[in-house]
Amino acid sequence: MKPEVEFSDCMCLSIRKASRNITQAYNEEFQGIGINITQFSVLAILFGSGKHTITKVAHHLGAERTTVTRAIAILEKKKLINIVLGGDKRERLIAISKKGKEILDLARPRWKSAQLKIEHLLTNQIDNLRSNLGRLHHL
Amino acid sequence: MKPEVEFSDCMCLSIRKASRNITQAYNEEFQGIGINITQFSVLAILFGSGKHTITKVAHHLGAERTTVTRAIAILEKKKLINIVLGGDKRERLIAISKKGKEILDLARPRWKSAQLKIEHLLTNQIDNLRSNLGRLHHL
DNA sequence: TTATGATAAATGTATATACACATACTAACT
DNA sequence: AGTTAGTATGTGTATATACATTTATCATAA
Repeated sequence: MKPEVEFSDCMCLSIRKASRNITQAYNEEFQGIGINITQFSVLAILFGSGKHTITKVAHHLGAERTTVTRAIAILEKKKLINIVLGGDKRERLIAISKKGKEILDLARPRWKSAQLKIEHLLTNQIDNLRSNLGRLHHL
Repeated sequence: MKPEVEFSDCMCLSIRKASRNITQAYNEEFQGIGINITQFSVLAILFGSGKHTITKVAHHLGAERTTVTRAIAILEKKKLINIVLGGDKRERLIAISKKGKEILDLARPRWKSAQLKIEHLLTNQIDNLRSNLGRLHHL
């Protein structure tokens, strides 16, 4: 007898599992580069749009501000960013460093490779949809 | 001028963001219950299929074994599980406790509520697909 | 100018996750 | 029995995440 509620279809479990797997796929591509996908995404934002406060970086990423604070600390330790104080002394303005740009250049093709793999998987999903739709003529 | 590679479509960022948001949605439903969605899923597995080793629980969840080890420690601290040694002295057999079952009973409708909300969102996605397909006759 | 409310950020704490390594035990072979 | 490969688990370390609280600064109204 099964329990009253079926947990095996829990959407939260599904997406968290997928999130872990995809994160690992990207990080495997980054092996030997010296950064992971989290750090890559922060550097990419800083490269693309210049100096940012931590709060703005967090908005760009759709992540918790305090999570980004910890990520920034790691990037600072690795000398991949520069932090300066602006006119508003509450703010810390974050910019990618020269070393950060170098590593970002190394990482870009790795990111693209991982991205293409995932997109390929999604293409297969579209193929699934196509074949499912094709099956409809049996109805 | 934009950078050579476009990161804004990074699948890894997308899914991790979705994972965080969905996890928060479930955990909001669990407020006041005393467990979160992670703990709920472990309890649900134990309830559904009896005693399990940590390794088997990890397989059921599709999670890292060591991650589950830490989750089990939390559940033990909360007295929601019982741990016994089996014939194989390497193994620790985990079972849901009486208190664990009580909390699981409280949590079930909360889980169902969160699940329905997400499924409703997905239904809207299917509506999107339907309208996209419908738009094809303009071609 | 001072009091007050808003904002930017850091920190403390708990949990989630991954990976490397260590430990204990089992099983199977010689 | 003794060696060895495999298995189950724990631990150390680093990072990711969330939330509550604190601190510093700014802006504005009295």
